[in-house]
Amino acid sequence: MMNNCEQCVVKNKAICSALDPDELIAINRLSRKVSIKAGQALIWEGDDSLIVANVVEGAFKLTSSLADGREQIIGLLYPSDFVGRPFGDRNEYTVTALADSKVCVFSRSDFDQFVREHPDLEHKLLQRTLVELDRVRRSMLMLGRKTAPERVASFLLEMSDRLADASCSVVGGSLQQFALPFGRQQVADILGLTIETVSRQMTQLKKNEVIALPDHRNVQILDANRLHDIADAGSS
Amino acid sequence: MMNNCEQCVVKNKAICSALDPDELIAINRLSRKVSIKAGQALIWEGDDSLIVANVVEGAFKLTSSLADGREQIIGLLYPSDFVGRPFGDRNEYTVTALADSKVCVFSRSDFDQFVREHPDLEHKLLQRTLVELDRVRRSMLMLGRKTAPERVASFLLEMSDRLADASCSVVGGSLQQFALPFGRQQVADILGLTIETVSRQMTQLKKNEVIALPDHRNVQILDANRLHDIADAGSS
DNA sequence: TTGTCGCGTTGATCTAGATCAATGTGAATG
DNA sequence: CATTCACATTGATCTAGATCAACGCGACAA
Repeated sequence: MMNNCEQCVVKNKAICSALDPDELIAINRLSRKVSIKAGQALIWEGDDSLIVANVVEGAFKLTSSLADGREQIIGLLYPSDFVGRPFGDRNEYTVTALADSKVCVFSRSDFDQFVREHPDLEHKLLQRTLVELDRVRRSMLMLGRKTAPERVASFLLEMSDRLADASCSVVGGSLQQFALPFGRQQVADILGLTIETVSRQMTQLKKNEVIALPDHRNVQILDANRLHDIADAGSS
Repeated sequence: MMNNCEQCVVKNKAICSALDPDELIAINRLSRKVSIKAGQALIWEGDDSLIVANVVEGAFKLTSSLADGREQIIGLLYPSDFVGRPFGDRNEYTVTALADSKVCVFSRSDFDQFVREHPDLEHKLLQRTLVELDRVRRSMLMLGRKTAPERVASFLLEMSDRLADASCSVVGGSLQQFALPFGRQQVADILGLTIETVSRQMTQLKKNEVIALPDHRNVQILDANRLHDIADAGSS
């Protein structure tokens, strides 16, 4: 199962971009490309940390659950994102594909060693981890202190930042359209709400003409300023 | 203002432990020891990231706030912990001393450069950041999905892990005592609850003889198993 | 065309936790 | 030892969001 970093679609965005051609060949030998079907798990909460990976294609959710099934999504991963827990022996959360996906997998021990031998790669990894930490801390403010309307508005804005479809957005205007890569239950699990509350908030925003919903997966932001106001103070 | 890493009380626990004597002398030149009074801020949310530091003594809270004053504590820092945002130009949160404290401060640009030249140091920093990320993600599950009794129980257990006073804990038994480094409002800001709810949950636990409260700051865990049960399922 | 299956929405009610309002309590001060 | 001030507790309500329960609706199969 030979794959080729040279041709990798994420080679310029993933942490591998820290490597020169020789090093790419070396890391190439440690990796294998794996396809994962939507709904399939790549890593399970509580398992030993045996693999790490780069997301090449698709999308993943990172979740943690309580004994009775309550679930919280604690992260989302897109192409070029890094998955797994290097330099640690336990995975503290489950990683599941949201769509049919491809990842570039390494054994954790191989990867750890390779990283220690390549400081530039380790630096990239550190930078990513720091960015992720900032993002996660922002979610803590949301989960701990924001109201339902504030949560939904913040969520839509963050999604539009990450997913804004260039072909549909009007440059200089506030019109933006994007497709959520998941259904209402997952949105609820990201926001720490129930599916019903998410649904009600969405229809409320639609009624107020802040957003339009061509269908359940697609969102069009009609009034980004308003959405920002709601996200930061809930002044509906 | 000469300080001396050789004599530093946290030199074996802080990231500096990655350095050999020569390197310690070098980093010594970049640092200065600063005292901070309880309640004083070291870093402000939104400010440019100009400094980073190691906590030498005391305790800090890391907070993020909404326009109307709602506040969420998104981290706690103790001696040997690292503070600030290296390799980034903006602080996303405020760092405030909870008690009179001492930190070992570096200019961020000096620190960034020094780290890049010392991969072992960068590795230590990465490890700390990964551990912190795991911890923060655990809080997300708590903030998004746990009930008030579950939150308070988890909090007390986490605190006993971090602060258990060896001189008061009975080896092999479940009796543990520790002093919270902050008041009820701060506990509420950690748990995403109100001060009243925290208070009610604490007295409930006291009534059920799961904990004892010698005074407002001190907690004694009488039945750790029970506390674990409550933390994971709220089966009160 | 008629199920039916998986979602999402909508409505009616319930409740955990917030809010509002006193009432302790203990350490510091004159 | 009274006074005050900053917290913490306790009690009485209120409400945002959960829960319970239909209902809608498009996709897909028979």
